[in-house]
Amino acid sequence: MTYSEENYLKAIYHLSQFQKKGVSTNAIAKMLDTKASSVTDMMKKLADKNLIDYRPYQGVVLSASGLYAAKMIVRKHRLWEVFLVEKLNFSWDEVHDLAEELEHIQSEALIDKLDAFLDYPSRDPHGDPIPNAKGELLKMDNKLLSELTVGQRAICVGVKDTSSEFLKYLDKQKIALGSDFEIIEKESFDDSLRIRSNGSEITISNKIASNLYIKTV
Amino acid sequence: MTYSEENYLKAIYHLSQFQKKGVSTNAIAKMLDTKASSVTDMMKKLADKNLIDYRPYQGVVLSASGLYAAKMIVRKHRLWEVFLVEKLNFSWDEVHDLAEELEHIQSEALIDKLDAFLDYPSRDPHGDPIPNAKGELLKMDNKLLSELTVGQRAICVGVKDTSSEFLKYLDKQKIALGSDFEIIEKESFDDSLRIRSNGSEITISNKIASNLYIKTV
DNA sequence: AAATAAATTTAGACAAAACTAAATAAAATT
DNA sequence: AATTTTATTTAGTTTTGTCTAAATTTATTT
Repeated sequence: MTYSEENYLKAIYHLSQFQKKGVSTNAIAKMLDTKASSVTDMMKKLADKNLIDYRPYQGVVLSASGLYAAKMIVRKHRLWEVFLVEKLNFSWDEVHDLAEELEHIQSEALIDKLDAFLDYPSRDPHGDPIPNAKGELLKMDNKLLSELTVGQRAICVGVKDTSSEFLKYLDKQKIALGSDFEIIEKESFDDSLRIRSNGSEITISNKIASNLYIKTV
Repeated sequence: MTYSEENYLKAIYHLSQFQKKGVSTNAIAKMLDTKASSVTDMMKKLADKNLIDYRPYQGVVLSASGLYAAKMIVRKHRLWEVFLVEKLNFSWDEVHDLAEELEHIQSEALIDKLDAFLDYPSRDPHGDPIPNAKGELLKMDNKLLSELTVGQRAICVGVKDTSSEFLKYLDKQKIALGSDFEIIEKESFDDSLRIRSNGSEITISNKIASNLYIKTV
């Protein structure tokens, strides 16, 4: 499997999470920053390899083998992210592009040994679940901080937006995985929140709160 | 720099060690298992980028920037080998092909952090020197076990042949980096050697002895 | 239901890196 | 020195993944 084929599979996998129907050509093109015609070409190739189920004009769905392959790429990506943060001391906003390269290294033995070296982590540095060698992964509730009401308490378990910009903002606000939140006040005008986070009170916009996954306590 | 360009640079670098003159097209083709015509094409490209000094029919020499680039690839290759052996518990005969892939990951920050994580090793698992971030590396004596005379003692500091076959043979004979040798007897008929290695006496062929780098004690 | 807009596919072209086959240069032999 | 052999380069082709522009299908309006 080529570098490019892997990127397409991964894109289809990620886009599939948000919708039940087939993934559209344009959605894939947008995610991979390429042209729709290039996507069509690749869909034919992936369909020939039975990695996807493709019907012209109707979008695309991963086959069983395509889904497994996609999960293995995600597994590699997230394990490398853990390695970069835990062992090499990169910060969580620096690892995405590097993992994007490392995920294409072809070796099951390597990734399984890396998994063991990292002590079989179940989540990456952004809280996303890491598929195991069989392709199984924790199902996330995906409950957002913005969905809570005044008085509720929760713990931060993940971030939806993993852009460097957002992650650096969180660092500045001392928000990290494991931080505990309590909703003090909700401003109905703009849905901004007054929260207690790790003991101190701060105000965050709805956009911020809509990108923080939490588990209620 | 592409994956392919890096492989050509590395091949030229390694072939340059054995000869003073320019490296021949055929030698590169043989090392990379490709055709001479493909090599010629790539030589033009590398020359355009000022990575090599190329004159048709006269062979090729690395430029200053080409030499540095080649050393950085070798640095990456050898640091990854150390990581695979020391941290992930691969054996020394399994790491070459994997490092061959990992060496192409593009990030100075990554390799410098990996270097620190490994505590700045000066040699890889086969005893080859690892260039530092500036491109400096230990110069090897390259003295072979086969060059010693009866009675001399030495320590194994490296292997010339790094094939899985040879390394597994050494494992079987309990020979590793750091093993101490003493020449007991030399058979003039076939130049085979009777040696004491780590306390026990064994017989090795000249071919074996010609692939073991040593430091006399 | 027809017309328009949007999404998608097809057709044809290009760059990178490889190849084969033919041409040319350098080296080795006679 | 002429001839043969070997090494190298050139010319033209292929594959992969991309592109643009045109054609076609599906969705949306009127």
